[in-house]
Amino acid sequence: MESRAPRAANRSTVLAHVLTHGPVSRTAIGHETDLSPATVSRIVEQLLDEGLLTETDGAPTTARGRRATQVAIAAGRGVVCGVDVGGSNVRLVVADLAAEPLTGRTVPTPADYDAPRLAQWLADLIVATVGADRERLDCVAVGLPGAVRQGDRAVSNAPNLPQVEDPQFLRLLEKHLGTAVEVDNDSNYALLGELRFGAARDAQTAVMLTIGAGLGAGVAIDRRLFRGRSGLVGEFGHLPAGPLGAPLERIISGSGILARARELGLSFDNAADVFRSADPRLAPVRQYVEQALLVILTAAVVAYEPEVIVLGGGISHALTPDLVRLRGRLHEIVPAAEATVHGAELGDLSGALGAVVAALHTAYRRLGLAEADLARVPQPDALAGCDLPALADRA
Amino acid sequence: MESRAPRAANRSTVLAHVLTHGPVSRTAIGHETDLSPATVSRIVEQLLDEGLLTETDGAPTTARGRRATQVAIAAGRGVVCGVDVGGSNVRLVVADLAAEPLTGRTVPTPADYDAPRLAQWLADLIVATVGADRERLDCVAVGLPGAVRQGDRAVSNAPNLPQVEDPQFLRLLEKHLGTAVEVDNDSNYALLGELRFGAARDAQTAVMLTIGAGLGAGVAIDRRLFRGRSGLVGEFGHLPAGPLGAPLERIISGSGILARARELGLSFDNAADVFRSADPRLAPVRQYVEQALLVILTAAVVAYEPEVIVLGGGISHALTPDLVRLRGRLHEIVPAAEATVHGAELGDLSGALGAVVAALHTAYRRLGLAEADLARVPQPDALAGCDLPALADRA
DNA sequence: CGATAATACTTTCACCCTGAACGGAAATAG
DNA sequence: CTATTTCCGTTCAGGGTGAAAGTATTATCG
Repeated sequence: MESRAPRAANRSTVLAHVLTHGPVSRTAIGHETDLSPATVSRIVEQLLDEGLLTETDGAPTTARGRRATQVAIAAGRGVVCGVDVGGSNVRLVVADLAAEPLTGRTVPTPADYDAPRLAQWLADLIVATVGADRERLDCVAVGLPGAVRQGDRAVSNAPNLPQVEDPQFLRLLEKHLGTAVEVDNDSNYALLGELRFGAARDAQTAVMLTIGAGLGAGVAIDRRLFRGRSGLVGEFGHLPAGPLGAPLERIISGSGILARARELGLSFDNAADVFRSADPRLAPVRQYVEQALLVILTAAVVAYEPEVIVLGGGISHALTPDLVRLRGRLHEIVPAAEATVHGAELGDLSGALGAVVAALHTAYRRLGLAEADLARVPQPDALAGCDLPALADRA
Repeated sequence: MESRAPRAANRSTVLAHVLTHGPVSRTAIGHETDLSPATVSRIVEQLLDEGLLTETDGAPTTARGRRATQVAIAAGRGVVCGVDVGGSNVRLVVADLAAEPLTGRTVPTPADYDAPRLAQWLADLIVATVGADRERLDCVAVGLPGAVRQGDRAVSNAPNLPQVEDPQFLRLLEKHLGTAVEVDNDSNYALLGELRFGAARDAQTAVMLTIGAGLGAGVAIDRRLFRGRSGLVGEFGHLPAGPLGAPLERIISGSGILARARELGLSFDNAADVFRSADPRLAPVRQYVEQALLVILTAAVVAYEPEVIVLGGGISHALTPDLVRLRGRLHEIVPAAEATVHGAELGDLSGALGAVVAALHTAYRRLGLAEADLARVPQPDALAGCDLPALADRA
């Protein structure tokens, strides 16, 4: 360990504290991080010099005595962009370094474009959305509807948007943007969003299941994403527990549900409608799906003992009325389970907001934040005063 | 971060290096840990003063120049005892601080004893096995055939030896021994053993499944045990994927297999015999078990993306001939899986040796080893020159 | 057998970082 | 205007580290 290590560690501690606790005085930082005032002062001075922090004199005169000068992250110093590329919609959110969303945008995915064209289109869209902040753009994170291997960023298992499996897509996207891009599974990002700002805000360990055209999953252990090497983690849809050893994903995904309804002579455009319909003939379908879902929930519970399981994706809305019963049955199967099953709080924006978090993490890492401190930033209430529906507006 | 932090960290680094790399010279330590020779010298001197290390002059004259003086852990400074309490046998292994086994013992479990009597019996057995080393006894770790919650050490789910669920058992055991005792699930310890010395020696992430009277599981991520709060992690036997939503454990455990054979009018004493028997009428039973096992293996693969899955427990021997086919079918189900399925290399001693590892970790922690360094100790080849069958001898 | 070279370890020293103590600055109370 | 309180910057001793110089030990060579 070099002599410079403690300095870097303390720097990271201070920076993380400012990022999580918003504007805060030097004294308060010292008090809450067990660092001596001298150390805090030195480090804050250095961070101010570097332009990472700014002094804000908004001190709400608590007691008598000298007024504390607060410091906060220099939010405008950079922006990040989180992108959620789905089979039907692309959602973008641009946020500053304080995780405050600046703009958002939702655009239908041009699913018929080939890989190069899609890359060009997406790059243009990102540039247009970031707008004048482009030169301050620190990082872009893109969630894709498929498995992403973190080693070589190979994308697989993306039946809903196969173009993104083409290695060209990422290469061209980065080329057009002129920046490196973070990539991950959209479910992982959705979990990251819910973990920071949504239903898993207070959970150490959480699982996200996105039930849409396919079945996706993300897992966080000790507030950090747990990705395997192949992006396979949590994909319990592969379990050969259906009839004749069929994978569960075939039962529980949108296409599976539609196929099952069609067997009964009922045709729907949208899998969620199968749940909304009151037709009694559909009861066995629903029951069938519910049993498969229970297997998957049980798998998630015994695999990770999560505190929260978040259900997201198109079909999850339709499942809301069944949540109570699901919880009950899950508890019957695994009485020791402490997991609660919730719907996604951020709705369709989980993915884009999670991508923002991932992008912020990269930006923060570049600013010198230690890996261990990343698990606590950005501050969970950054979205508090923020109009989420407005962000999702189609512009 | 206090000023003393780097010292402690470097101390831990040096100690860990000596523990993993056996007798080694100061220069080599410095070279391999990126610490300066001065720092290594200072720390080694301190460790020698404390009696934690000893100088061994066994330098095999490599080149000309001053002969390197090697240092090694003062192995005889303490001993630890690992105990694996099973439904039918209790296995003990006593080892020194260098993880060198000193004695071992296997004794039938007096399953009819009540909790207080069992505690007394076990304490006596441990004391008798440790013998003269008793005053140097650093730590005892006991693996139990049930779920152990790490918070309050509550034991549950131990149908094969229900006495151990009684809180008295642990309390009295510690009282009779006069030492605190580490407790955990026997599958967790078995995994720890295989992870250090056995089939998962080179794996970062591994899963252990013990198939015996019940179905147990242990999970390691990044070479560290992953335990939930309730000891539920990896227990995919709960999956309601059997007929009519029955839990898989009912199919795959010893009692389940016997019951299934009995339905066919065939009676066995031992579930493993069902697999050994050539009776063609048993084919459906085997197939049925294999399908359930496949679901569990798939769950383990997609849950953790392990590099290795180790099968242990009484029935696993009987499955050895099927391993190749199992691997093939698993690969069909999850092509991206990189997991290989292996039998336990340490055989019935996995659990006791894993308990030794757990006890050593506690001992090392007391010596000042940082949590991160624990994942690399003790040295994996500590058992190399060791006669395992002799350790398992009934004495 | 002594000189030399090579290697292992130790000592010295300059430097970095921290916490404790002190002192200046700013705001309120009287 | 002075006293008091609180916040913040500065000084200083202490502990810790790496680079470099110094010492010890061994093999090789003339």
